[in-house]
Amino acid sequence: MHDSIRIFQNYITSKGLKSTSQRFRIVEAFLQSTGHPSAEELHAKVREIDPTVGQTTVYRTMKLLCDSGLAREVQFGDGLTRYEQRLGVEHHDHLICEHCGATIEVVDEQIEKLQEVLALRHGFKPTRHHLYLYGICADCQKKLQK
Amino acid sequence: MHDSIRIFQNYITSKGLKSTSQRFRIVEAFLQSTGHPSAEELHAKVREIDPTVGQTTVYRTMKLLCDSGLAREVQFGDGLTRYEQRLGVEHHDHLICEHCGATIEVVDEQIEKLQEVLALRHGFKPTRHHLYLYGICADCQKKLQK
DNA sequence: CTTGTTGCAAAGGATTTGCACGGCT
DNA sequence: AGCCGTGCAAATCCTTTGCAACAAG
Repeated sequence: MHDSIRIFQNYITSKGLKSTSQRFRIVEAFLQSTGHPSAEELHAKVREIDPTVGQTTVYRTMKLLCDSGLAREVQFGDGLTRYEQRLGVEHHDHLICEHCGATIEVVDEQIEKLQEVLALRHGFKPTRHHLYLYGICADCQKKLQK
Repeated sequence: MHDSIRIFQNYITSKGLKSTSQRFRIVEAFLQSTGHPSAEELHAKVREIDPTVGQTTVYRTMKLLCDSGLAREVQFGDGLTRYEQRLGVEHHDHLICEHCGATIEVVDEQIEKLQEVLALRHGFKPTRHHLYLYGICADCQKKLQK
């Protein structure tokens, strides 16, 4: 986590940008988040500490975080852009419960490899991918049986 | 294609809805599309035949088409909701060129199986999934070398 | 001091909704 | 006739942009 802040600091400096309290509050809120916060969720979290921070700044800062390589945008299909940490977090895919919305992060090395092969077979130089697996989670299956 | 129209007709009737020229024009435009048209692209296509059809009706009809099982929403991350045919088209995933935006539809049975196993291993009852593979297509790789 | 940053409000783009009119059944 | 469907405009929702005041280097 300290690493992340240092990287952000470096990024800011190297681009000739400025270190502001807002930026660090937002980055901190993001780093403390576990799941996939939306811009609005981050805004709410930051406002608890500094109620003057505007939504706009959250958007702008998250863009910087993505550029710096610390964050990544993900879309689960609920119409919101969500963010997830990228550093120190191995790549993973998402299992999403269609009933309660819970998401689990998963990886399967074999699938990863096959995806790369598949892209190459079509002449593509693979850069990244998103795999969203939708289903009904164990809990919801039980609830639905009742 | 006739099948599709019949299914749509059945759906409409079974729900006590009405058969209108607009709906059929939109469904036809959608069925004739090859790729992944957005609501706006479909609207433009329909307007060539009947310029009075409104954008709103396109949205509403596409929702019906999704409910009827003939269409499905997909999102490539360009901010637009796109639609693809669901009937008579085996399931497939998407290879998307990050440079020119071209999309190729692909399937790999082995990956499909593994995905199912992965979901089950986490207690999920799998329903569907989306796999988006991003990369640089063969053409763009050549162009970028120059 | 110079330049980047902020919050607000306004603008934007995509999609939805309210409503009176018109068209199926 | 009754009710659904339509187009339009207005309303939403999320995100971006313009701008004047402000703060970091």
